[in-house]
Amino acid sequence: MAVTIYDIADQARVSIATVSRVFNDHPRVSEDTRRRVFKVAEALGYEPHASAQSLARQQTHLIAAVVPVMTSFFFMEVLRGFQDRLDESDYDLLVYASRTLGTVDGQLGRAVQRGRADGLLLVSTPLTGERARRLAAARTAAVLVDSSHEAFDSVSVDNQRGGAVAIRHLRERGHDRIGLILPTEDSAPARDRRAGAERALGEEGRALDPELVATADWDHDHHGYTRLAGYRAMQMLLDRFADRPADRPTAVFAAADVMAFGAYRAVQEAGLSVPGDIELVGFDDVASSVYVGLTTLRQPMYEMGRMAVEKLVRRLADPDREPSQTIFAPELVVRETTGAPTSPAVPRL
Amino acid sequence: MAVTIYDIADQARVSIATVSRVFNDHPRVSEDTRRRVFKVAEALGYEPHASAQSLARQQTHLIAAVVPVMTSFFFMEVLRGFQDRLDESDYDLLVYASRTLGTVDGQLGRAVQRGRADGLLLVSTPLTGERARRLAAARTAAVLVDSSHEAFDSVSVDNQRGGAVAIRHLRERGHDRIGLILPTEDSAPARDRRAGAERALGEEGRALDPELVATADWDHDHHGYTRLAGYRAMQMLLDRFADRPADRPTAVFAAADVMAFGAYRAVQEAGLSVPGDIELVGFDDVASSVYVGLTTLRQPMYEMGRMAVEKLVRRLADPDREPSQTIFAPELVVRETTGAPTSPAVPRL
DNA sequence: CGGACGATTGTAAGCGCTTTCATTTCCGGA
DNA sequence: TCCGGAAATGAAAGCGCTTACAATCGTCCG
Repeated sequence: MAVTIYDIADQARVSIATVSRVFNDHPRVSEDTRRRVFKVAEALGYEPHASAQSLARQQTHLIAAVVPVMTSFFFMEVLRGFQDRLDESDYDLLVYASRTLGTVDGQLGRAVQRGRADGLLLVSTPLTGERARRLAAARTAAVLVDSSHEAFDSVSVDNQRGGAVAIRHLRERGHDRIGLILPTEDSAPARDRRAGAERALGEEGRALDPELVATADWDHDHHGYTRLAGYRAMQMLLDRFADRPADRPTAVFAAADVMAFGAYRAVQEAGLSVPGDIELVGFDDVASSVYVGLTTLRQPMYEMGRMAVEKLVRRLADPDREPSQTIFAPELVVRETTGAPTSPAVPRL
Repeated sequence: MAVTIYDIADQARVSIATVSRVFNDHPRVSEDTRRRVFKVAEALGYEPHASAQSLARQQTHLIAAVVPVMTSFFFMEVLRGFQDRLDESDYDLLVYASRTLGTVDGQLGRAVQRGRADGLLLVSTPLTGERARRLAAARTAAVLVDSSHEAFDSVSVDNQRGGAVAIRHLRERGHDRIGLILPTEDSAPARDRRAGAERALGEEGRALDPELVATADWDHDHHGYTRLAGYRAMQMLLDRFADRPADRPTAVFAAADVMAFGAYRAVQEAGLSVPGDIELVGFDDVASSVYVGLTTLRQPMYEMGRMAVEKLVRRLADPDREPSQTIFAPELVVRETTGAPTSPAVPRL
C-alpha cells in the first residue's frame, strides 16, 4: 500500500540501489535518471520510511532529552533553547520528562535504548558512577545541563558564586540576620548555592547560623523546588522566632524563585511585609519573577539549552573531541524585594 | 559489538525466533527456555534495538506533537498534560515545535513522515482542506488541540462563550465603553473570542464600536500572542482618544493574557492605572496571571493535553472509532484587574 | 502399539532502506 | 577500430527484529 523504493524502481526502470542513491544525492547518478526517479517519486507520493532508514544507517536523527519534572519553568526554558537550536540542525527531539523525580531513572533507561536516539541531553540529571561508566563505555554522545562530569560535555551555572553574590547583596543592604531557604540536600545545585552563601559569610569571618536555615527535606518528589516547599520553609523560619521577633531574619535568600514565591506568601500571611520586614532574594529568574518584583540570580536557561545542543551536534559530528565544560555566571537582578523602585514589567517580545 | 538476539540465540542454544518470543512474552515458550534466554540476555546486557523493532512491527511507539511556538505558556501547559498522560502509556513523545509560525508546515511535514510516529497531536494547528484530506486518506491517527475538524478527534475550548463571558462580566461591572485587544485575524480562536464579545454586546442590542478595537495585525511570527503586541495595541487605543478622554474605554478585554500584560504596562506608562482608570480582562490564565492579579478566562490547558493523549491512545487501539470532539467551557477567574480584593497568590503545589 | 494432537521450537521470509562490490556502459585516445 | 579507465548502474548482503508456517517432540487415547 505505502509507496517504497521498489515501486519507484519498477516504474523508473532502475534498481532500488539507484533510487536510494538519488534520494541521498549520491554524486554518481546521471542527471537523466535522477530526474526520472524524482518524477516517478513525486507522482507516486513517495516518502522514505524513517524506521527503515534508521535501521540501515544505524542512526536515528533523533536526540533524546531527559528532563525531570516537566512542571518547572526552568526546564521549559532549557527545552525551548534545545528546540530552537535543534531547528537549525536536522535532528528531531524526543522528550523524556516525568512528573516526579522518582521516575527519572526509568526515563533515562528508555532514552538510552539502543537504536532510539543518536544523542542525549541530560538536564539536572547527575550521572552517578555506575551509569556514567556505562554511558562512557558505550561511547554515548551525551551533554549534561545543570550538572557535570569530567567524561562528558556539560553546560552549567556557577551556583556557588550565585549563592555568594546573593548573600553579599543582602549584606551590602545592611542585613545582619539572613535566613536561608533551601531545597532538599539531594540537589547538587542547591548544595552549591548554600556553600556559596557560607563562603560569602566566611569571607567576613561570619558563620551560618543553623537556626536561620530551613530545608524542604520532606519533598522527595520535586527536591523541594516548589512554591509550597518555600511557603512551609518560611513558616518554619518565622515560627522559630515567634517569641523573639528581634532575632528574626530581616532578609531571606531562597535558593529557587518558586520557593521565594511561596515564602513571600508566608510572610504576608504572617502579617509582615516584603520588603518592609523581610527582604527576599531568589534564584533562577523565572518568568513570573518580574511580575512579583523578585530580586534574583538569573540563570541563562535558554542559552544553556542552545549551547547544550550545540555541543551535542559537534560531538555527533566528531565523537573523539575532548569533553568541554561550560560554566555560566549567574547575574544578579535587583528588583523590589530588595528595595529597587517599583517598575512595571517591560514588554520584551 | 552490540548484543543482538543472534548472540543470545547462540549462547542459549535456541533459535532467534525463540529469543524474540521470550522478549515479547509469547505464550508458547516453555518456562525452562524462557529462563535460560533471560539469563543469557542479562549476562550479555542485551537490549532490543528500537529501530529494528519499529521496522519489523511497523509501529514506532512514538507520538509526535506538533506545537507552534514553544515560547508560549499555553503550549507548555498542554505539553505537560501530554507528557503526564503519556507517562502512563508506553508511548514516547516526539516534539516538533518551532520558533515562529512560519515553520509549522515544515514541522508537520517531518512529523508525519512514514515510520516516524504512530500518532499525531496537533496543537493550534488547524487542518486545512488539502492537508486534512491527506491525513484522513492515510488514516493517520491524529488529535487536534485548540482547533477542530469533523474527521478527527479534537479537544478545544469554547472560545466564543469565553468572549461573551468576558464582556458580560465587564458590562455587569457597569462599563459602557469596552475596548478589545485582539491577535491577528488568522487565529481562529481569536476570531471566536471576538465573535463571542460581539454576540454578548448584541444580546443587549449594542454593537461593537470599531474604534474600540485594536488588532496586532503586524505580528505574523506569533499571530499577535505576545506582550509586545498587547502593549502596542493598548497604545494605539489610548492614542485614538488622546484628545477626548471622556470617550476612552474604561475597560478592555484582551484576547490573551500575555497581551493583557503588555496592555497593563501601556496603561501605566500613559500615567493611568489598572483597574482605577481601566479595568482589564485576559484569556488563558497563564502562570503569571495570578501574580499580576489579572482577571481572565481560564482554559484547562493541562487537562486538554491529557485528554488529547487519552483520545489518541484510544484511537490507536481502535482505529475505527467515531471521531469525538470535546469542548471545554472556559472559566471566569475574577482578580484585581476587575476590582477583586487584593490577595496574594495561594501556593498550590 | 500407532496415530492424532497440542505444545515447543526452528526455518525463513520479510520490514524498507543503505552500501559494497561487481558489472555494464560510455568515451577519448592510440 | 580497439582498449583502458572512468562513470553509471545493478545484484545482493546486510541492519536487528517479527512472525507465518513447518517441523519436531511428547503424550494420550483407542
